[in-house]
Amino acid sequence: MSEKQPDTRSAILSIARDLMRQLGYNAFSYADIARKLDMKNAAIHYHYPAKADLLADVIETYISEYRQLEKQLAGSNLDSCQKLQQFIGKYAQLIGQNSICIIGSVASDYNTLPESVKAKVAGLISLVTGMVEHTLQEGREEGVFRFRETPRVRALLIMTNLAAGVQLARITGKADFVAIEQAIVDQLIQ
Amino acid sequence: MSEKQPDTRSAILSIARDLMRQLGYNAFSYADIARKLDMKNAAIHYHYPAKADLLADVIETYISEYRQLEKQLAGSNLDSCQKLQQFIGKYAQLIGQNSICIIGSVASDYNTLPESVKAKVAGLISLVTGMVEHTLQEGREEGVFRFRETPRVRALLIMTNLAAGVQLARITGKADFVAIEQAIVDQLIQ
DNA sequence: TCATACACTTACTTATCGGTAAGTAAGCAA
DNA sequence: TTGCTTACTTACCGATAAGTAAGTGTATGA
Repeated sequence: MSEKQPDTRSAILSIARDLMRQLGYNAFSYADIARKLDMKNAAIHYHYPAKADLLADVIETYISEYRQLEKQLAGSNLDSCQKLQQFIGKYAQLIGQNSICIIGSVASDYNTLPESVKAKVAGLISLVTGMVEHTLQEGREEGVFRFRETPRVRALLIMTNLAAGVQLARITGKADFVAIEQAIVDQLIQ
Repeated sequence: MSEKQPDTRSAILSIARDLMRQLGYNAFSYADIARKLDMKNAAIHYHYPAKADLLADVIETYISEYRQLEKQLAGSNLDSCQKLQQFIGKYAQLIGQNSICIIGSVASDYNTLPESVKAKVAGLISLVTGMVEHTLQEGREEGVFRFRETPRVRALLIMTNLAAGVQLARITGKADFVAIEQAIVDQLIQ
């Protein structure tokens, strides 16, 4: 399967990210990661001494990726609707991977997360909420979007549609998520 | 399924239900339940031989409770909006309890649930979705509700708002859930 | 009164968890 | 060549997980 890994640490991180979305924080172990890399348990501890450290890196990586996306979108000539659809597309990708989004994963496990990462989780959520909120406000000013709520509340509505949408889709099927996706955009551009 | 056992069995069930919503399936143990009842681990196994049996009973109990609510609402003289608000109210209760809804709990843990209960989970979700869908359709026919989507899609939108709404509210605070709650109704009766 | 069924406890098993200590082969820098 | 670092392995730790077998006290009904 996997040959010699040039960078074990990033391989661990990538596997941890997948496991977080497929199983959740409490349902994967260092042994799962070690097995996939054909290494020993302790090798994972070498790179991430505690499981909380690994989770922290997963969250921080998402934060920096979203910040990067934010800048990328800001520097693009996409209209607000296209920006939103780019965001929605990230969720649509999860469907085929038997995965939920990282926010839904950490939010549902929140009570059992190490205290040291809870603040980072809140930071990630506030970052993403802010991005959606900003895109909505921008779209409204451009006349592309129309909605009654404040941008923030509308952002919450959309994010909850997406986060729980991928959760439900694992059980009831992809079609439900597609319908949700469609409805989100239709409501905005009505 | 449930025999006439005195209190212990139903006490176990009640605690399991709370733990499912507060921590999720993978993050609570028989020891947690035993501790709360001041009993030994094995006493829980006496009533529920395997953890899957306990989860199955939790799900089945929710199914029968929702069926009961369905009948109760059908036999009432509440209008559709009041019926919906009764449903929303069940979610609002969770906020003060540091809990998420059972559907969000099992949906996010779905990949790690025992195979034997996955079908029951799907049944619960389809039951609840059907109830919301029916209330929406009824409300539209009565002229109380107005919406563009099919009742099923609108039901999915509302359920995802609520399920992920309580998940987020544990992190960002109660106010966000209240805003979501308000927006759901406002959108329908606009 | 006696058997028996119930609701536990005691005492265990096996497996896995996150985590640590010590050792080692390979590479690199002086 | 020596000394140090990196990236692991081997071998373990105590704790906890789900689960089981066997025994115990108590209430009940024949």
